[in-house]
Amino acid sequence: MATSPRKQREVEQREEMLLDVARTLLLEDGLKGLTMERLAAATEYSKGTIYQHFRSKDDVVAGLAVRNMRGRIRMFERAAALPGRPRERMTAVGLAEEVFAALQPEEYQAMMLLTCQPIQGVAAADHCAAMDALDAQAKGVTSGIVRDAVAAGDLELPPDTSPDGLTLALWGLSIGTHKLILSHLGATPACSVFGDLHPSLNLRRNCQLLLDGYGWRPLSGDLDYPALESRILEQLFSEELRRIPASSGFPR
Amino acid sequence: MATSPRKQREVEQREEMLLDVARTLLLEDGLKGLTMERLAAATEYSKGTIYQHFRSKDDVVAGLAVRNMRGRIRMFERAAALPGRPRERMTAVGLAEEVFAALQPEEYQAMMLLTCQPIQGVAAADHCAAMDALDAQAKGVTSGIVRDAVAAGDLELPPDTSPDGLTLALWGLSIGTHKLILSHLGATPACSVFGDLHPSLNLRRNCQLLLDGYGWRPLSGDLDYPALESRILEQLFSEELRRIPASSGFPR
DNA sequence: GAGAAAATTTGACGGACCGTCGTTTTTTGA
DNA sequence: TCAAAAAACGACGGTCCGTCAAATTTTCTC
Repeated sequence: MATSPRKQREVEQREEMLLDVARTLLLEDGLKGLTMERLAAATEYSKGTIYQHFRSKDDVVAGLAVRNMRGRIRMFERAAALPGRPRERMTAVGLAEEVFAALQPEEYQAMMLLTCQPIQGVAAADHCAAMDALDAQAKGVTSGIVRDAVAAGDLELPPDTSPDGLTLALWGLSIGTHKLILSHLGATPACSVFGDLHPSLNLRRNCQLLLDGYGWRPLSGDLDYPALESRILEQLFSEELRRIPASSGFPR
Repeated sequence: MATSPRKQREVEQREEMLLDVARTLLLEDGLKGLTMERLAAATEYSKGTIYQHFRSKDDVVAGLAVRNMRGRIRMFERAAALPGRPRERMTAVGLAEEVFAALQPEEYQAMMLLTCQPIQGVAAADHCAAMDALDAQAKGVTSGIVRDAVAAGDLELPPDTSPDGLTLALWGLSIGTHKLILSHLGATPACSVFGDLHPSLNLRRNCQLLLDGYGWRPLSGDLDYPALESRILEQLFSEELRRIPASSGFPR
């Protein structure tokens, strides 16, 4: 008795719905608020049924992370497709990450949590594999832009450097800064790491200066990057911008 | 009936011991392996007694994080005290973070987990306050070096930039890169983010290029920073270097 | 040094949750 | 229409967290 295509579709749809509900539970009460019992009650399915979709609670969260990463990839690809010189496209990718993080801070944070090993091995193997693949895909997009820059003559990489080294730099800077931003979002006013400086704007500048350090043309001195950033935000992500919660402290 | 100073000391000693054991439990089996029951059994105290030191399991982990951060601060201060030009001292601080992360990867990762809000509010207020204070202290060290650089004429900050902006840049880059390194430590050989490039060495170069972007003298072109880094590691952190586990993939 | 009062330690207990598995219900194909 | 397969259910065993009244130890007083 083979599973019919219709049945197949139904299962997929339900999995999607389960993740939707899991997401709201996660956002409402944090990781501890997401309970298999609650998920069952909220979806009006039984626990047993849910365990046919996910092999553990961690696996549910892994599923959320995968879906989240898919969304990020789409924004990355949209940014990378921007017409213009490679450094402009890379700027767009950086903004994509920024918008993405601001759009759903809790989920972004959850993703951060999940990419710490502990989950690996507890979650279903295919979810882990999916996360790895998506990571690789995202890396591919940025490293591709770096290669384009080299090909276009805008950038000469230091002798013992690969395009991935630059990708690592930009990712590291972005992820780290967002981690700092997020971990101090709800903190006390005497928030320790940033005084009155605006972390998002600082991140943008720091990325540009890092690229300057690599000598990636056009340098910040030769192009008004803040203006370019505003333009990209408006043209590429205007719809997303409208959905960013005010509490996130996103500029403008 | 006031608590005698001796009693006071005993309590502190025990807390230290409890944390030691909690640490090994955490390293052995991860967050889920750290159980109040197990901690009680391993320390030969009862659960009730342990709950007089920590108000929850999360608070135990927060205690570990605080202790960890204290260790980091000490290394930072040692690095900042290096005689030399500000940028050399900043390089030393960067290496301090790197050595520190390599020295105890699991704990570093746990600290990362903890600085995501969820813990706040569950852990004792004084532990949270302590973490904030230590964060601020670390920031003070690095921002102080930036200010020294400006005072020495080695660095002109862009008009609308504070020393904290540069601190944010370096921290973000370090933390983010280490997060990437750690989350792919035990990953499959087809590890997605880095191919064969060495993340630690890349981080060092990226930090230097970022500082070049800021125009912090002496620029990488004018000073052999890789050589300086080796020298610092040997002179300042030789003892720690010996204790770094081989599995961490630390260079040399 | 005896004994009362305070402080500390203990582990049994209530409650929440995870993941399983035998039972019941629904679906499928003849 | 009916039997076999698949899916859904939810009661159950087990683990762990955090509490609390009782037991034990320490401290203070006479």
